[in-house]
Amino acid sequence: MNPATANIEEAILSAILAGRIDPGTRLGEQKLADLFGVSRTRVREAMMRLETRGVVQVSARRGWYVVEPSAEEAREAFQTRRVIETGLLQTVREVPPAVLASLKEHVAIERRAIETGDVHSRACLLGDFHIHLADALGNRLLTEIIRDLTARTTLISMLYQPTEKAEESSHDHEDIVAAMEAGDLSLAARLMDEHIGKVEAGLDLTARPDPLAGLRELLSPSTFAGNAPSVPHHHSHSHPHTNDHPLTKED
Amino acid sequence: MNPATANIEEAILSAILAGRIDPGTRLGEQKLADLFGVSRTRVREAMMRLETRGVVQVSARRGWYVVEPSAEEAREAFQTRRVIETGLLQTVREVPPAVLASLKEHVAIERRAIETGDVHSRACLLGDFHIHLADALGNRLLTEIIRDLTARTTLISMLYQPTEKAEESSHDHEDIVAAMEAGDLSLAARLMDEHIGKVEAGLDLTARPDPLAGLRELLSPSTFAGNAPSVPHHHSHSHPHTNDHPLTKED
DNA sequence: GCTCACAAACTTGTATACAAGCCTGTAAGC
DNA sequence: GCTTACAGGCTTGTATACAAGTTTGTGAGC
Repeated sequence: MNPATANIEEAILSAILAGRIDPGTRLGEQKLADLFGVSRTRVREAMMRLETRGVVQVSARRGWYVVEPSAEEAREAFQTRRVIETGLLQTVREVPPAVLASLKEHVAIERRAIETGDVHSRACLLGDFHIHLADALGNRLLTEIIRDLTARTTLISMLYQPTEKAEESSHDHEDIVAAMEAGDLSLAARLMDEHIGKVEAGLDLTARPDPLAGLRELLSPSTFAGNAPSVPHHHSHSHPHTNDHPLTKED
Repeated sequence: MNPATANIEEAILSAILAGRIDPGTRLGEQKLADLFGVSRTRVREAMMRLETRGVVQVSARRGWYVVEPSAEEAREAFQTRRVIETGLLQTVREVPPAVLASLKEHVAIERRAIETGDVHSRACLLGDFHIHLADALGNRLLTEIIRDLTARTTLISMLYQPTEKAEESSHDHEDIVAAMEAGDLSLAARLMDEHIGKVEAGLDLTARPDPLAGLRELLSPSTFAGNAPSVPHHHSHSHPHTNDHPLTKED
C-alpha cells in the first residue's frame, strides 16, 4: 500500500483510539489533503479504507464523518468484543511469563495515568490493554480486528458514556491478569466477559445519538425567548455535527 | 457506498467463497472495468476495499492479485477463526429453536450437495455453515468478520489442501448442531475447536505457496531435456501466477 | 416581520489524461 | 550459441478538471 495513504489512515485511527476525534466529526477531503500535504486522491483512498473498517462514513456530497454508532450498533460491537476476547482467553492454554510481565506493566502504566489524570492518554491506555492482549496471545490478524473494534467502542463511549469509570476498568484489567497468572484462563475469560459487560452497562443507550441532545439541555430551563443574539457556549463540550474544533484548523 | 462498487466487491468476494477464483488470480483493472461496465475508478475503489478486507493484494504497477496466504498467515487465519467461533458458542446461553431448525436444514443441504458432487457448491456450503452460524447467533458485525475470514480460509484450502474431506466436515457440522440442540454449548465449542483443528491439520503447509510447486512435479521424472517444444498441460490444474483462466476472458 | 425562492459557494463524485514502472520480446555484441 | 542491453507495449499510480448535489446566505414578495 502507499505509505502516505497508510499514514493518513493510521493517524486518524489512532486519533480516534486516543479519544482525540469526536464521533460525528466532519473530515473534509481538501482539508485533510492540505493537512497531510497530499492530493485529494490519497485522502479518498484512506477514507474508503477507513470506511470498510467501520470508523468513518460518507454522506453523499456532504463529506466524510467519523461514525456515530447507533444503540443497536453499540450492542453489536460489545457483543462482538465479548465473543472474541473471551474466546481468545479460553483458547489459549498457557500464558508465557513474558506476556504476563508486559501485561502487568501495562496495568501499572494505566494506574499511573489515572493518577496524573490526562483523560486522553487514560482512555487510550484502557483500550490499549485489550489490543495488547490480542497481540500477545493472538496474532496480527486478531489484533487488527480488535483494534478496529476498540476504535468503535471508544467512539461509542464518547457518545453514550455519562460517567467515566477509568479506575474500575483498570481494576478489572488487574484482576484479569491475576487470573491469567494463576493459570485460570476460564476465570480470566469470565472476568473479561463481566468487564466488557460492565462497560456496556455503564452506557446510556437511550439518549445520545441525536445531534440535538446537547440542545435540549439548553432549552429545558426555558430561558430562551429568541432575544439572545449569541448562543451561550460556556459549556463547550463539543457536540456531534456542531463541533467547532475539527481535526483540521479552520482558516 | 456506491452500489456499483459494492457489486464488484460482493461479486468477487462471493466468487472467492464459492471457490470460483483461485488464489493468485490476477484481477486487471481494465478487464474488470469492461466486465462490469464501469470505469477503472470504481474498480480501484472496490479493489482497495477488498484489500483492507484481506482478500486481494496489489503488486505495484503489476496488478491486483487474489491473496495467496503464506503458511504463517494460514495459521493466523485458523487461530482467529477458532477464537471467534468457539467464543461465539460459549458466549451464547441458549439456542432458539428457529436457529436450530435452520442450521439443521443447512446441514441437510450440505449432505445433498456432497452426494450430487458439485465441488463448487460443496465448498461454498461448507463455508456457509459457519457464516450462517455467526449470523444466527451473533450479529451483522460478527458475520462480516467471519465472512472475510472464511474467504481467507477458503483460499488457504485451495492452496494447501491436498485432499478434500467434505463428508467429514459435514459430519462435524452435524455433531456441532446436535450438541447445540442438547443444550451443551461447551461441547459444541469443543467440537468446533476440533473441527477447525481438523481442517487445519488436513493442510500441507510445507509446499504450496511458491508458484513453482506445480513445476517441480514435472521436473522430477527427469523426462525433461529442453527438446520439448510445448509444455505439456495434461494436468490442467491451474497454478498461481500462471493461471490461464482468470475471471475475465482473454480477448 | 416572516416565509419562500433562488443563487452562489463549497464539497464530493467520476472520468480521463498523462506519468511512471514492469514485463517481454528482440537484436546486437561477445 | 549465449548473454545482455534496449525498446515497445501494457498496467497501474496520481493528479486534475469538470459534473452533480448540498448547504447557506440573500433578497423579493406577502
